[in-house]
Amino acid sequence: MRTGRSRQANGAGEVNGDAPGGGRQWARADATRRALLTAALRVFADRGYADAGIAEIVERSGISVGSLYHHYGGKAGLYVALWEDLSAEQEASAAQAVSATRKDGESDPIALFIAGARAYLRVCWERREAARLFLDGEGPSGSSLMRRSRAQHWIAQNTKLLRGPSSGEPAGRADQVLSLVLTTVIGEAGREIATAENEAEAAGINDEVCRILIRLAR
Amino acid sequence: MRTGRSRQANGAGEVNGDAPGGGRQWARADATRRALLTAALRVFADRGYADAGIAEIVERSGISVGSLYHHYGGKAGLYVALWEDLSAEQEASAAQAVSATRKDGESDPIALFIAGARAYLRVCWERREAARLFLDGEGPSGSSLMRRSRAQHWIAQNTKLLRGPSSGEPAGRADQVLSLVLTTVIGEAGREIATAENEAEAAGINDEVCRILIRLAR
DNA sequence: GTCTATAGTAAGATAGAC
DNA sequence: GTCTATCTTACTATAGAC
Repeated sequence: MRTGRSRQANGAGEVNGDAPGGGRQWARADATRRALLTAALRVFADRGYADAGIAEIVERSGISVGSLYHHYGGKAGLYVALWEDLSAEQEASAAQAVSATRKDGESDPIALFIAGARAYLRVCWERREAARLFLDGEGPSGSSLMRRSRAQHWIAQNTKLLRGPSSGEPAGRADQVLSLVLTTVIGEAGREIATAENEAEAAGINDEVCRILIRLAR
Repeated sequence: MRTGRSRQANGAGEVNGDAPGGGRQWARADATRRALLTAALRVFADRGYADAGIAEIVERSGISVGSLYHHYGGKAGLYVALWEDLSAEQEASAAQAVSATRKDGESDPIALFIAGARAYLRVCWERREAARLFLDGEGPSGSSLMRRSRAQHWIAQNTKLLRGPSSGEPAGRADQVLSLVLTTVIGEAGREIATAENEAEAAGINDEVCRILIRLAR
């Protein structure tokens, strides 16, 4: 199964591309991609990945099968693209929160970690339709490895963050397991928040989880 | 897709079945089922559920497609049967550990909880091939709901266990979130243990996780 | 209960014009 | 880049003899 898409992004890659029409020449292609992603998200959410059909995505998006394959290489490619969208937003949001908190003068690793966690969880609520799709865990063959390896990345980052700028020595098993647990808890909290009934409940879970994280991390 | 199997178990259900041949009349059918389950486990483990084909299960088991459908109703039924096997063993093992610990005079809810957790994790190691299959999370459509609802069951049980025999009042959100977190952590630990390199590493993770659970629970 | 042989179906994927 | 029309493949599931 071909999973890659033919173009990941089409930013101003053409060095000599300031030809007549400017950057606008990509506008239609972008609209096509957006329509496909939007439709795919809804269909995946409604039916689950396995039971979703290309046909319905085509129907709801108003885009043709050919275009779909051209841009995303198939059903799996759409799923992966949606996942990367959300992931990127979560990662950016968390990173930004951490650095903003740091700029505010905070230097306690745990406080920085919590700031990142809060930001991540906020995105889980804001983009809950997408979040649910991935947290509920049914996707194309191999997608759980994809999620798992992203999780590993997060765990490694969090391990570094929590140990602070000091001690460049390798982390022991206790550190690693702790970091694994923290990251897992955040993930599970994300699931709960994404399926919460309303914003108040989501915020409540967010608070409670952060309390637990603090208790764990210190 | 038919998911159920035609018979779940075929114990001595025939009240007047002491006919010539005794209980032995089921022996061949049992052997068939075992062969199918064994082969299915290996194929699912090797290829992943989605990429596994009925054909290979038939080939490796030496049992025919017809029999497979007769007993398990198809690929999904095999997966579910394997899952229920493992689940039952885990639950039985945990329950037995808790009650044995209780008989030893222990009454601290946290200690009882930890005893159950240890037993669960031990099964994850002993039956790691099967455990990996389910913890890695790719199965038939709907299987994640199945896993999730079993998890809910565990969470509820653990919530009760942790609150002790006293206080029959409903649990608050803090209790529920705590229980959710504990159960999630155990699940994640199970995954790590099932993929551990050797028994010593598995035991080490088990110990470290139990330490964290104690820290969390009290 | 077990087997062989076959049917049905549906979905993903491609070719090639515009 | 986009579209329509078509294909083909592979897999589940059943029918019916033993």
